[in-house]
Amino acid sequence: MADEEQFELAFQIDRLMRRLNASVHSQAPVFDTDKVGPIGGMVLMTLAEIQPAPMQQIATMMGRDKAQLSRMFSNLERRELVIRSENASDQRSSLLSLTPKGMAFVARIKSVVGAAVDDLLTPLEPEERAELLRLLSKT
Amino acid sequence: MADEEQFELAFQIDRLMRRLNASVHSQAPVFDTDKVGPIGGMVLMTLAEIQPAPMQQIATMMGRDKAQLSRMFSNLERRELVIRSENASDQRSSLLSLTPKGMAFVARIKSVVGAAVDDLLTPLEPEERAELLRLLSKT
DNA sequence: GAAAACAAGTTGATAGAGTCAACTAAATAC
DNA sequence: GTATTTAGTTGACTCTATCAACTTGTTTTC
Repeated sequence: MADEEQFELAFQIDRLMRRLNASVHSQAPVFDTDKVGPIGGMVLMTLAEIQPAPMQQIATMMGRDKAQLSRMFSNLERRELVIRSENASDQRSSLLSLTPKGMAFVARIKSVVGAAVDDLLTPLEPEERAELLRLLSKT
Repeated sequence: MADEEQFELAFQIDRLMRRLNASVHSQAPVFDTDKVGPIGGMVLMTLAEIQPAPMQQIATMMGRDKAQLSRMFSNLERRELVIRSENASDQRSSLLSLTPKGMAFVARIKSVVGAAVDDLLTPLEPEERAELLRLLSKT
C-alpha cells in the first residue's frame, strides 16, 4: 500500500469519526441531559456490553488513557449513571456497572448513534456496511 | 442494520482512530519538531493534496470548524510551514500553500502515518485493505 | 444598482479530551 | 519476603472542539 493510500485511509477514518461526532453532538441537547459528552457516551455503551467490569478492561478495549477514564467514571458515578461494586478477585479495583438510569441513557444514545451511523452509511449497500464492519472489527 | 451493529461500527472507527493517533503520537518527538500536533499534521497532509486552497475548502473536506482551522493556520504560518497568497477570485480569503519547510514536514509525517496505518492493518489482506479504503471513501 | 442575504475568516470564551508523571495500594513473581 | 507489576487516582498542562459575535467581501434579488 502506497503512502498516499495510507494517508487517504487515515484521512477517511478521521473524517468519518468527525462527522459522526458532529451528528451526535448536534442532538446532544435532546438526549445528553446529564452532560456526559461524546466520549462518556461511548464509554457507557461499551460498559453496557461487558458489565460488570473493572476500569482497566474498558481502557484497554477503547484504547484510552486510564487517567481520563478514572475521572470520567467519577463523573458518571456522581451523576448516578454507574455504580462500583467490590471486585472479589482484585481488591485494587472495583467492578463498574450501569445503574437503571445509566441503562436508560444507553438506550437513548444508542438510538441516536444508530441513526447517525445509518445516515453516514447511506451511500453504502447493506452488504457493504456489513463488510465495512467486518473489516474494521478484524483490525 | 441493528442498533447493536451500528454502535459496534462507531466503536471500531473510534478505536481505530485512537490507535492511529497513539501510534503517531508516540513518534511525535522524532518528527514533530515544530509542535504541529496530530491535527496540524492531518491539515498539512490535506493541504498538500489540494494546494493552493482557501481555508474553507480544507475545513469542508476535513469536516472541521473554521475557527479551529483559522487559529491552526496562523500557527502554521508563524512556523513557516504554510504561506498565504492573494486569492484573486475572492478577496475575503487567501490561498494557502505549503512552504518548502512545510513540504518536508509532510514527507516526514506521511512516512510515519504510513507505517502506523500499515501496522494497524496487518490483520488485513491486501485486497481487504483496498476494500476498506474503497468503502470508507464511498461514505 | 442598492439593500438584503450570504459566505470567508478572525477572535473571545469556555468546555472537553489527551497525555504524562508521581503516587498509593494490592497482586504476582522470584 | 523482597522486588516487580498492575489498577486506579490525582495534578498539571496542552491540544481540541464548539459557539457566538464580529468584519469584510460576495452574491442575490427586486
